[in-house]
Amino acid sequence: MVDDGAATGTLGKAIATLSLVCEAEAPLRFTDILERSGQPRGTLHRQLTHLVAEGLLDIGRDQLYAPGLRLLSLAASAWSRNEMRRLAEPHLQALNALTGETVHLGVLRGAEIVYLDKVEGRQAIRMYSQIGRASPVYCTGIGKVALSVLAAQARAVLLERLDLRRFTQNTHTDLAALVREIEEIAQNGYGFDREEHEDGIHCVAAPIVSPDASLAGGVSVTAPSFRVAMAQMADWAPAVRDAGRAVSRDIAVRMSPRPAWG
Amino acid sequence: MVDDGAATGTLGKAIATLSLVCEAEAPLRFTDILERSGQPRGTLHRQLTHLVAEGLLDIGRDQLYAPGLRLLSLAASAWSRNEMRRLAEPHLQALNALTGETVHLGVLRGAEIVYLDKVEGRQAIRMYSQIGRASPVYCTGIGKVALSVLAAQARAVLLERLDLRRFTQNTHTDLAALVREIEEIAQNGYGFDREEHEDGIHCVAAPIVSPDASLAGGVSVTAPSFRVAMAQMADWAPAVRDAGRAVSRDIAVRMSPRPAWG
DNA sequence: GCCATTGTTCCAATATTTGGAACTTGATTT
DNA sequence: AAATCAAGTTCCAAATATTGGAACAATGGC
Repeated sequence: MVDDGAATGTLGKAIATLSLVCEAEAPLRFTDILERSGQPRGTLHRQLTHLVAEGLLDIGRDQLYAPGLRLLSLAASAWSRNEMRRLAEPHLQALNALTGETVHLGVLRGAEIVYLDKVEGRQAIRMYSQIGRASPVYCTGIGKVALSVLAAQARAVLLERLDLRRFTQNTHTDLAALVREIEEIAQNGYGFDREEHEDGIHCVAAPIVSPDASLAGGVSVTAPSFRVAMAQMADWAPAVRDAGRAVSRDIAVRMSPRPAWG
Repeated sequence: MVDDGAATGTLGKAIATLSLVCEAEAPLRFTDILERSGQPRGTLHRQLTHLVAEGLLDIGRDQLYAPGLRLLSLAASAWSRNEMRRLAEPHLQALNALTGETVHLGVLRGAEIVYLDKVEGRQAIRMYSQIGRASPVYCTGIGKVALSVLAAQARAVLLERLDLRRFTQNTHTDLAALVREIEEIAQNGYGFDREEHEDGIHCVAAPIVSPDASLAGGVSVTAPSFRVAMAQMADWAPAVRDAGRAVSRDIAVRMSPRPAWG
């Protein structure tokens, strides 16, 4: 989410600008973008023109820049063809059928978990809301289980750089305690988020991992704590763990026999 | 969907490459991309490196290029903040509650309709599937109603360039007939897709339009024809039309008072 | 071990981007 | 109606990135 200082190259700067517009609260005027991006006027103007020409940005009659529809189209292709998502889908459905609660699929990217898919509980109040969103690793169920399957060294590197910001009363802010919990998760094959990211929301999660650990992520069952007790969550844990293992196995099968994923 | 011949500038070429990877059936090897893009080896290699550095593409241990998660994140931001979608959402929910069938929101981009939102019917078999997808204007319900609210000249220009490819028995392949239907839609304020895009699927749609017609789109209620009769569709038409008008009104209100959308 | 295929690096010629300043445009005030 | 101000657009020599061909690894069949 945070753009690491220097955007490299022409493309990098263009994407930084695109990102800026996408993450803005509302459509931005030229001057707004000018201030926030810190680029020279002429440069920025040409850049925006190019982004609009490519359909990545839209500009209205009122000269406000907003994200373009092309972005949605590209993401839709990417999403629908994503191999991990496709393999996981039936398992997510099964978990939803078993629990009646919301099921998530997420993957590790840097120090964040990006949600790749979601199957809603009963009433489809809002579908899609979460897909594509990124959350911190250290205070989400999927985040912690993903950490538990990383190679020791990769995990250590990642953990060291974490900024353990507090979200709720239960957020881990002590690295040692977090490490201890991750080790416990590695033992059990599943883990919990005890209202660590959002008050009133808890979940049970299990890891998904490719044979070489180049892909790490997880599945989770999420519910409001007033409706589903922790004991109930614990009961579901084995099923969640098995789902994660099943997806991991499918990935292994898909990757091993031939060089191609398709 | 079709990349119009020459991609302009550096950014254009990079996006063309990105697009190519996103729309591929499966992750591509360097050589596959080389062939399909027609760019020189060195150039392409650097370009891919940049795209990977930006997170728009991922490359696995096996040297296969796949769409990156950054794309999903960007699209998710864009989607969740989209003003038209937010304004339309309650009306989509209402239509879904009334009909129990799937409701779509779509906007016109060039000669295509891009689906912006979707509320599923009963069983949430697959959420999100359609969002971001693009379909031809001339054989979808939303496409035809969107055409019906364009200024005469803009419509004419668009219609002239259409390639009326046949999808089903009922697809309009005669421009004159299509024009006649669009005029009829303009009169009624709603229109139908009578299995013109996909066999066994029909819908009733109504236009959404901004005051200056810079934004055109529509809402629709879609159902399999074996389950919902055309007569039923016709009964729903007024409700759909009213939903479209309500959204159009909200957009007008949002755009008029102040220069900013936010 | 050799050949074929695929992926990576290098570098001078070329095209693009850069960034400051000058120039429109359009709304608001005097 | 003229003056003022802010926002957006255009211009161009200097700096920078891209280009594209060819040489160089790495991989893996035979």
